[in-house]
Amino acid sequence: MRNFIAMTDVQNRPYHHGDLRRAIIETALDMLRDDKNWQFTLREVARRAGVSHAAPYKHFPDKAALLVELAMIGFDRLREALAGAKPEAPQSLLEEITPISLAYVAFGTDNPALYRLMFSAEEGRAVGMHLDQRALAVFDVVLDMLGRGQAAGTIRKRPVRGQATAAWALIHGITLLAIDGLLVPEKVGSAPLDAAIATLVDGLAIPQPNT
Amino acid sequence: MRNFIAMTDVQNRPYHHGDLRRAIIETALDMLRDDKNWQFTLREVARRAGVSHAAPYKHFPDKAALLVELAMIGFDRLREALAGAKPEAPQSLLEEITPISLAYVAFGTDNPALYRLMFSAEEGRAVGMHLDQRALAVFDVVLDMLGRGQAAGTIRKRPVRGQATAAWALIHGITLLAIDGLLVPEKVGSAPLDAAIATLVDGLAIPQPNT
DNA sequence: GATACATTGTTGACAGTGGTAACATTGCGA
DNA sequence: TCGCAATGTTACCACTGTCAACAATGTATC
Repeated sequence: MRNFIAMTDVQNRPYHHGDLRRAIIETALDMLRDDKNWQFTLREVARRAGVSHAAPYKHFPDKAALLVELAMIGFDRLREALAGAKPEAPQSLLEEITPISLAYVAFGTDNPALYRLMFSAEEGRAVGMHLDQRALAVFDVVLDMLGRGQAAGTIRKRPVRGQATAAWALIHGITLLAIDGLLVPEKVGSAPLDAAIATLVDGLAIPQPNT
Repeated sequence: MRNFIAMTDVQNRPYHHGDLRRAIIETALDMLRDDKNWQFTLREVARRAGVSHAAPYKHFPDKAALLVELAMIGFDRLREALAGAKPEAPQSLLEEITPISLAYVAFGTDNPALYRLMFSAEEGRAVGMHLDQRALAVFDVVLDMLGRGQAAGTIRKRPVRGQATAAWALIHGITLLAIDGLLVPEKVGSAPLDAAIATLVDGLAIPQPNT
């Protein structure tokens, strides 16, 4: 790779970029970060990368392929975000659910376009994505947490995949509602996120008689 | 309105359609029903309505305006679907939650493109939509159900809007997951929908000591 | 080192899209 | 009846994704 050469410099630039594939992905991620309002054109990516509009086709068969690539990176980052939110020494296992849930929602609201991308994926391509190991790893975080909770006797004895689905659905749903700006107080009250997580915890935890 | 004239008949057709606005909406709804894979072009609507590609602009300022109109119809239909699913004489109030939840998810999976439309709404336009009376009416169904449950002592005493948000988020989330085909058994188990609703009910209901 | 080939760029085209402007036709009220 | 507002049509614009043809470069082989 030719160091010390700004690839976006239109002047004296080598004919071959050298690392265009990575440059395209990073440029696209930048655009996803900026453009909240979800207009994402391949030509704009090429423009920002300082390259002709057809150049990306040498690295991705079509636009959807690039989007899938970006989405997979999103799953990696989401998994990292959840892992980083897991408390060191959780007092009660249930206390683990709240910070992880908040981290999930925060990831969505911090990266709205990327998060939406991870669940868009036209024509059933989403299925393949979500069965990929990198996406399953996110789900495994939830499965693991609930499984340990069942073993510890704090979480209801139910099929753990069903419980994980409930948690996933609720957090996914409220993340999207938050991204779309739909959690307005006059409709959902003053603390919708906390309330939703509280109800989720109540649905998962074995009720304590004294509380 | 000129009766007995098929407006899609290319031959002897009057210059003026007579009821193009309604025709456009119905054609668009048809397209939403057919096209699962979410390509919805204004020109295709015009084509199917047998009219030039610029004609719709005499009735809608732009494409987004038509989409909003369609989404509002979606909210009406969703409210009707939920109302129709409410049992006549519910034994326990909690038993009301399950059929209504199932009806909600069924509406989404039966009308995937329309349901997605109701939550797409580019650039914050969704907020206005969801604060419209026709959309709030859907939420009111949930609020009313939970409020009665609290009064009857079967549902936890918590801010009802927060509980409704939890229910909305979970059902909305699992509806989208179902629409996207993401509820594959190897990931979420064999009965993800029932499991999710069960966890929701547990989170809303006051736990019974004997169960 | 010269040469052939695969890689990776560029340009230019195509069809299709949302949207606007200019124009044509019609309905309807003064 | 006349004139205007409403509602159609056509022609155009900029833009998109995608492809084919061509140009420049890196690289393996003799």
